[in-house]
Amino acid sequence: MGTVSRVLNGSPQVRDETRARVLTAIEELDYRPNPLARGLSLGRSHTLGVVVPFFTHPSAVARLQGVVAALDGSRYDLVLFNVASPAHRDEHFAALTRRDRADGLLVMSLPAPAHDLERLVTSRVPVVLVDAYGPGVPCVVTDDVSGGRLATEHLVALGHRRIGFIGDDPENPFGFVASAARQDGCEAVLAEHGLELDPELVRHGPHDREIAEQLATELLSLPEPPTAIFASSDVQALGALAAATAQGRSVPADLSVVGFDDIELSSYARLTTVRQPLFDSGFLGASLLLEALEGATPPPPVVHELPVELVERATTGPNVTTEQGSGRRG
Amino acid sequence: MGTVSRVLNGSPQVRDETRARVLTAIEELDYRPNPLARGLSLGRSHTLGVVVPFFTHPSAVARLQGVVAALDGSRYDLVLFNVASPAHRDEHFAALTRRDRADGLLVMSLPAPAHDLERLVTSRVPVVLVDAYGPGVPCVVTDDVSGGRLATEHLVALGHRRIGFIGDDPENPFGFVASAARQDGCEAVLAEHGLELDPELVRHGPHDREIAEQLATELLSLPEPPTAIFASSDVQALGALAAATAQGRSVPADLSVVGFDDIELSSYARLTTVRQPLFDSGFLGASLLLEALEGATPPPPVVHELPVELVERATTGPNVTTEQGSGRRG
DNA sequence: GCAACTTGTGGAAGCGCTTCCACGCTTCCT
DNA sequence: AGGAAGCGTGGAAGCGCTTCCACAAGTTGC
Repeated sequence: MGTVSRVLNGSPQVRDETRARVLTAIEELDYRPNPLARGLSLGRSHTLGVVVPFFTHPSAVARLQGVVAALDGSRYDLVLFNVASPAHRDEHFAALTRRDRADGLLVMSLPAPAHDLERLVTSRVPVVLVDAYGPGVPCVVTDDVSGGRLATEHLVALGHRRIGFIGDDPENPFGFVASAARQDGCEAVLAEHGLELDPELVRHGPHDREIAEQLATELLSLPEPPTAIFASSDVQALGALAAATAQGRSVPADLSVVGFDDIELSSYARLTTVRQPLFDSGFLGASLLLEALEGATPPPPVVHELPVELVERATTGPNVTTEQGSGRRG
Repeated sequence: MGTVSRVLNGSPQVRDETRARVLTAIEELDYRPNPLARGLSLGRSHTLGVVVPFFTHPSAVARLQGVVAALDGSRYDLVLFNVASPAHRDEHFAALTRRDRADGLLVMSLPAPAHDLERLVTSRVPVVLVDAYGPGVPCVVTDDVSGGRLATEHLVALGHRRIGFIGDDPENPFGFVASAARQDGCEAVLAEHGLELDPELVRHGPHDREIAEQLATELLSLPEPPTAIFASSDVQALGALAAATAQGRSVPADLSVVGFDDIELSSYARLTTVRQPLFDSGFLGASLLLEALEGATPPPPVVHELPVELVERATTGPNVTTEQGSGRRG
């Protein structure tokens, strides 16, 4: 058994003839090592855990595809942990914050509680965050503030002054902050143009298309409706688009809409949006994790920022309304 | 250790007081059993393998979400095996056709080689096929022939006589047969109306949007182009739609398009399509597998057929062209 | 009040690997 | 030719669980 193991693991301490004998025996018996036994003995499971809100965020799917691609040639299996609620999340973290469950952990689109992060670091479980920040661990993120700026600058350049914002609830149960950052970027640009985000034009709600549609309907029903809406995600932008259609407004003539993410749907909807490299974020995150696992050294807690880019499609256009808005011309 | 194990596994052979003592000790030490050791001892890994062409088919993502949902409350982890090529597939099967790698296997949207299926059955690894047929194993499928009929009947009822078909290559490397079955349904309905599928109007190619767009362009460039196109998947239908747009044809006035699947994209594209319950198929497949695992009896090789349904949206309309086509009026 | 049970507990074996250790064989130096 | 050194191999321990077995204690029946 010892020799067989040496052959399988490519130890040089084996005579060529013996190696050949073992290999033919393996072939004949169609022998395959039991990965569980191997893992138990080695103290590692050759498994990578991915914690991801697989349902709630369509962008998570695109990131996950990047992860899968990165893991492809590696000898690690991907174990998928879906998170549908914070309780769910905590359950998974409780199970995963030990080295014996997964060799490494990738947390996607989900702010991990600091407490769990600490446990992971002390348990020496390498962890990488994708689309989330966490102290002491490497993160792959996009600059949401810049993205918010990009979208807003585009709208302002088109002459829009009265801009609405639809985003996630700042008090959302998972503690997502991307939406708030995008709003910050939006407000910063407006301020630079001597404008401000009218609080009445800001609506928050759970990350959901129908809810966004409802929020957009509210905005459009205002006495002084916005001429443009910046939604903090494509999902929400699509909801806004649906609201406009339902109200008989044509886009972009009556209303401009910008989203964020550039999910696959968006190119069909011809949605102008801020693209973030979703696939690449998953790919990079998984690669960092693999690197840390190979090197047996904890991954350096670097924040990798991926570029954002405005993708101009058909849902934004010049402001042709005659309103003077609430702000002065920049 | 023996007693601790009994407590953890809920054996009744433990005095209440002892149980309490063990439980407080567990709490104090923050003890968690090592799943690898447990698996090795028990001979099972508490893991479900899902083999799926995660990239190539967007419908696979929807099915996968059903699987994840079904597994949610269970004590099984989901290990994702992405398949990008037949070699990939064989590699995974070679590894997975043993009980020690995964307790059960779900194969999605992928005809499994009969040889591998046999090995799985003899290795007593429960396996369920979703969106694929295989001898001797349970399958969750949709009736593709009926679906093809549905789509075609719709077009015929709208007065279309010259109908084009875009589908997968019958010789595709994975051996997908759904597309061919849909084509069969199409041809059957046409025959019933005294029509036939003009071989010139049938185009096959790899399952890809760009390629479908090109095939559709070919069809539309014909001297006698079709007035309607039935694409064997939404992905391909969307390609056809793009081709029509590129050629300046308006849909459905100049061309009707029907797809198949009803992926999320399709509602945005306002695509008329044949809906198959993607999420449900994954859910059912995973449920069957779990049942078989609990019962420790191999899953009965039943074919579960899920219903298809025509979803009429905005890409199909009455045939208003004046052509007399190649067939007679039904 | 002692045999024959029942109930609960600790200890040991075993799951299938890896790895360390010890031993036998070869080789080379003296 | 005899001993030191080195290479290759088989055997055993150990990874952390489960489960079987044996045994101590508590319970019933005569």
